[in-house]
Amino acid sequence: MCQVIGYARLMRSPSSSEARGSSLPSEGPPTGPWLEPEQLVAWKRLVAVIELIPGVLDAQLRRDSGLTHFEYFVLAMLSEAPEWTLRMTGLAQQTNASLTRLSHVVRRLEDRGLVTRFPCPEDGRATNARLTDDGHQVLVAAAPGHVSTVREHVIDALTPEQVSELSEIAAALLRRLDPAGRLAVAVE
Amino acid sequence: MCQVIGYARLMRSPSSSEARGSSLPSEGPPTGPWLEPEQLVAWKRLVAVIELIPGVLDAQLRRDSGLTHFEYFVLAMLSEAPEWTLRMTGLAQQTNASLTRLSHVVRRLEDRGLVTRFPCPEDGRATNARLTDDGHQVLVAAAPGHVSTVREHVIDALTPEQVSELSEIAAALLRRLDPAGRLAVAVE
DNA sequence: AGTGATTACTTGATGTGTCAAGTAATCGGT
DNA sequence: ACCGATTACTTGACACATCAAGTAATCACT
Repeated sequence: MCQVIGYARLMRSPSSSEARGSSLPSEGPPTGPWLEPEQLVAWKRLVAVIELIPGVLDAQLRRDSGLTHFEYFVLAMLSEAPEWTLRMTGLAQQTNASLTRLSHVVRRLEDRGLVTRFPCPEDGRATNARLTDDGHQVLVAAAPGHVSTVREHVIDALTPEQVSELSEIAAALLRRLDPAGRLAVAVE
Repeated sequence: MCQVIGYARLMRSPSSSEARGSSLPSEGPPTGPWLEPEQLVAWKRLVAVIELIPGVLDAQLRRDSGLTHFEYFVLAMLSEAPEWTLRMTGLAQQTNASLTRLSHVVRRLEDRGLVTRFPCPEDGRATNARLTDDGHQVLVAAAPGHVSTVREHVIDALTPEQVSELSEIAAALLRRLDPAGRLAVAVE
């Protein structure tokens, strides 16, 4: 009933009664089933950041513009495309979303008149999504507040060196998380 | 109808027709309503990472252990506490969650027999959550696979230097995102 | 001891994401 | 020209998160 196993211990317990992974001992960083204390701290902090950032972004955008961050991002990607138009599949890739999720979101945006959908002339299977003028206005109105939030909560919290370190770190993570490299944010 | 304004342009447009924020020109990093190109790339990559990591974690844990990452984290925090017991409020702080969210999750975990709830003896308003033996077994069984996922998708994608840079960056972000410093991950 | 404010939590309604399944058009052979 | 496989997307059911509101105990005063 007393304190036996904790998260930290689970993550770096030396009692590897289960030697899984049969890890090659030759890789660059130390590889094994458990995490080093420093790795564990980094991971826990990253988890906390990942848990908190969406809430901050969504709260501000919802309050000031009635948009989720994902909706904002969808509108923004469309506004960048020629003719304000993209195929659903392309839009899904640029927003790191499943086609299912995008389909639901675009339908809701269409209901609100911010986007229109129409069949793609070149491929009968495909659907195009286009930003409407209303959608563009909403986006332009939302942008300054959103950018301020990003600056205040993220960019301005870091030194310029940290910003470029973060950029490289995120690029490295994306290469693992999305091996197909289908992402909008080219990891050049 | 042609390409007028895009996400990148929205985020760093030089036409600051709206000079908001009346930014002090003296702060360390350049401060203004728009983002520099390098900042923009870093931000977009971070957004992609934040969008993708939860899916990776949830998919593996769900598949192998029938748990969400958040549920795993809740069980892990309890397993670290004395008597495997924490007040709901304390548990919410350690998991960066709202009390509402935690209440729903703990109820579901209780329905599955992984956690029990009982009134706190010292404070009639408070509720204690305690890990059950079943919950502990589920947690211990889930841990190795989860840690492997974290290693493979995150830690091993980075050099040791990047891991420590990430740790510092996340700490800096948490100081902004959680000024009250209520988090489990002490940003010492 | 009584009253208002605060704390700690729960509950129900609503919205969004995910999964599984379905539809429809196109491609790749033969 | 046909037919199976793939691609592109939609839909409906379900799970989870959030918000607003409610309950109940405790605290701070007077």
